[in-house]
Amino acid sequence: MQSSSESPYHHGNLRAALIAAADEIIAEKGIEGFTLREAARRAGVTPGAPAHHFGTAVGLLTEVALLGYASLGVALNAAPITDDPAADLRAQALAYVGFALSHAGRFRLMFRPDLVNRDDPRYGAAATAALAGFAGTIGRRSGGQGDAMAQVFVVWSSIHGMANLALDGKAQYLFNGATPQDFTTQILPDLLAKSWPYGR
Amino acid sequence: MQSSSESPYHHGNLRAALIAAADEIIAEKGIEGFTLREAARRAGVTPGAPAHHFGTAVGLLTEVALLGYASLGVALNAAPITDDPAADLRAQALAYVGFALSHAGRFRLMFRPDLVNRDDPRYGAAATAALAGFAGTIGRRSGGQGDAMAQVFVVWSSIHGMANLALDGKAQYLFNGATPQDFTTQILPDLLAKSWPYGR
DNA sequence: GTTGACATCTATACAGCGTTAAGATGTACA
DNA sequence: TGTACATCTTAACGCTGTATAGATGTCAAC
Repeated sequence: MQSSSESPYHHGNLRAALIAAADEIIAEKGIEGFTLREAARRAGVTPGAPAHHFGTAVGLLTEVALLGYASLGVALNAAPITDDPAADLRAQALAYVGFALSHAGRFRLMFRPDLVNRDDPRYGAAATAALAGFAGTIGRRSGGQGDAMAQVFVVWSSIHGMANLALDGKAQYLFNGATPQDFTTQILPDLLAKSWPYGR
Repeated sequence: MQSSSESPYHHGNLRAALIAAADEIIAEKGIEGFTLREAARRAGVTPGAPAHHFGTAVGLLTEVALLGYASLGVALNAAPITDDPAADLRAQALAYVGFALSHAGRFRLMFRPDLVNRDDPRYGAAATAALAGFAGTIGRRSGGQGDAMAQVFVVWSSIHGMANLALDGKAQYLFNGATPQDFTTQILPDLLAKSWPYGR
């Protein structure tokens, strides 16, 4: 009995509200700060309510992870395609690491097999879709020569590793306490251009 | 009042017993299967006992993570140093990924900032020590030219990324459902030799 | 309209968790 | 022998995810 589009619950969009609440919690406190009860609290319902929509907490978190892959895909495809595949790859690598650092909770969740239902067919599809433009750039760079899957795996590994090490503070550790800010705006771009084999 | 070296507890080596129990649980059920109470149960003590030795669960897990870095260092330095740095690097990359897959729980724990006390000075030291031989190989390969730290970061990222993607099943996904066995014994060695820029 | 089927949410409860505080127990040293 | 001390137990707290039964509102068929 509320005003307009914001009238939720007892018949409303609890499902969407819970997903939004979970994403919010994860953004605020990180993935380890998430609890199902807190999500229910923020959505204004009792702890048992989520069960009907998502089964268990993993069900809800899987939805958040799917959103995460979608937003990663958007971030990766933000940079335009140029006629310099190496430069495109640098831009995408920067976008990937930037996404990991600025959406740490989401990113960590996306790669937490215990918190996400990998049997959900949408999961593999979301990951593939997010990395599609990415794989395209790799293909353009290699000119179709060599094992394509191996190329994708190796380049993705390199970028994924940088993201994880930066996220865990190892990058700051290696580069004498550089701030995350310094790392993404200065150190990493420089490094991608000079010391990264895929950036040339 | 038991027989010999196995007589523990009420005065004994509870500290070591708890670390061993925690490591055991993690090896059996993965890091998400660990509980402090279960570790106490296996050590034959009540749930409150660990607090006196480790403070919180993070204190205990930090010790396990330190052991993990030590064993990773052993695995990385198992391969002898030859006069072919690229081959040495391939061997170390294989050892790193092999360690991650065969000690998945330990490896995941080692990179879980919420479960490990990174302020413990031994933590950074353990990581540095584990990767020392590794950094040496990179230096030998580059012949001292280029930014050393950048080289270490980039190569480590590449290997760390492969380990994580393999651990999360993404490698199997990319290579049409290859078993972990197939991946480590065939696909990865082949890939390191042919598609990995640091293996040449 | 009224009624019945249905999806949705609440109320309540349970076992398990990490952690804490107070007290018991054994050890080691004076 | 007595006392300080480290160590472990007992008991309890608030929190968690999840299951079950029942209340509540909605919607379609009659």
